[in-house]
Amino acid sequence: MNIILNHSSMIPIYEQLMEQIRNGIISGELHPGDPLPSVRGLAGQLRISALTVKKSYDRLEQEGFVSTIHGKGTYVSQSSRQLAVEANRQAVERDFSAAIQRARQSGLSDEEILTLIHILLEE
Amino acid sequence: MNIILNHSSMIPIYEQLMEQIRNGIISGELHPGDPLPSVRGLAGQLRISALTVKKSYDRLEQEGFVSTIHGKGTYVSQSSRQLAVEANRQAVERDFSAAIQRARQSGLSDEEILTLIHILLEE
Amino acid sequence: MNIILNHSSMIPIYEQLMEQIRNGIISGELHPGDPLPSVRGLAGQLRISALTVKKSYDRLEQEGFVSTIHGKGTYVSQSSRQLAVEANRQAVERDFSAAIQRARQSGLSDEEILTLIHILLEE
Amino acid sequence: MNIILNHSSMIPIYEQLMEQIRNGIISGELHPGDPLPSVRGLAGQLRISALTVKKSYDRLEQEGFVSTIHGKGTYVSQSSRQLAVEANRQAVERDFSAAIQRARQSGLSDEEILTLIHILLEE
DNA sequence: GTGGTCTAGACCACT
DNA sequence: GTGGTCTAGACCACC
Repeated sequence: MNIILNHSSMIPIYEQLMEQIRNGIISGELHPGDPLPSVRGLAGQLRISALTVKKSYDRLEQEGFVSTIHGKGTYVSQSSRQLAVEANRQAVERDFSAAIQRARQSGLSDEEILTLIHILLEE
Repeated sequence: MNIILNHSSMIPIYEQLMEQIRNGIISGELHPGDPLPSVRGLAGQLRISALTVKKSYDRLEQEGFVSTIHGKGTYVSQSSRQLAVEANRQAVERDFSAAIQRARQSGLSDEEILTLIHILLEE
Repeated sequence: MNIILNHSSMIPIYEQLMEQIRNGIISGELHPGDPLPSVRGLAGQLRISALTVKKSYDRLEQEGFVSTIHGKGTYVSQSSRQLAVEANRQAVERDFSAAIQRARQSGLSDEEILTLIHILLEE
Repeated sequence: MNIILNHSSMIPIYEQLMEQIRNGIISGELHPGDPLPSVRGLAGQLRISALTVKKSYDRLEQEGFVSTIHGKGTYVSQSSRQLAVEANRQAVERDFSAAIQRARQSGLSDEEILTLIHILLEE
């Protein structure tokens, strides 16, 4: 599982990490039962604080994607794929919804929005 | 010019203010030469700190949308509309671009994306 | 006496006015005994507040360049030319002194400063 | 990096701070990648408000000299030196240009200006 | 009246 | 610990 972080992005590192793990689950790269890298190991590899990795794992656990066994490690949950797909669908929908709202507020018509989308999809 | 702020949003108040003033310029509600409300006046009306309004005006000035005359007030710049339209076009494009990238990373096809957009536009 | 104000300059209007009147005295355009325009007349002509013109005249009087006779008007003082020349010499010296200090702080040598001056003088 | 502030100067504290940091970059005392002092730390050391330091850092970031990473700190940008040298060249040139214009308006000849510069440089 | 700066302190998010 | 935002209020300069 290859993880790439953008330190200058406005998106917090712990969110970037969460999203890439979720995407790994959706794409099938991570299966239910698979172990996640150890907190310290991943922190060392990514050159970030272990607390940041821990924060991501904690949130993923709260959301039901993984579960942590004290003293052993963190593992992908059984129901994770279904959850991940659903979470992603909502995130994507929310993003587009916000973008559409902004576009309309600035005076773009639905037709113009569709034209823009087509152009962007073809790039 | 009617301004609505969302105090519980994660978007800073000064950015919400900036965007609504920019939109006012784009929509033609604010013309070059028009005075903006006084810092203290607007702060009182919106029930926020004068410093927050000032921060918005300062950034808008740095971006070239308005210019301030000490002791007189803040005014919409001559070149503001052109700048605002362009800035907005970029922001909207950036938003859609990011949303499309995220949708693809989570496995959606272009066709599925277009279907989603159509649904969201009709809501 | 032709006065030109720059409203977008960082230099206060009352200072711009003062300097141009002082320069008028130095150049011989204004002689001792000559009347200055009335406060209200000049304010109307320049489209600025009468209080701003009054502030300039007041300061010029404090500095000895003009004297005001209540109910009559403001007149160029007898000793004004000598004062104006001296004030200007100090202002110019202060400006150059500050510019030199800044240039040195940023690492320019005296030689480089002189080269720059020569270039600027020839433009 | 030794910073000296003049609280009675007409130049705002945040501008004095900005200029001294820029000069630190030019002189090579601050290198790309170097961390700036923390906002609160520097504020405490200089006995000024943290907001004032923050304002300086914000503007330096907008101008491209530094970049801030949330929760980590503020760092000197890669392209900072080039920017700083150029910004400074412009500032020095602007200062001298304004001083020369003023000197000429008050009747000094180019020769007299050069004599004055030589005297000031030797002080 | 206007904007320009500064303060002291609060609360939150990120590492 | 770090930066990010916001507040309430002060004092000053300019119009």
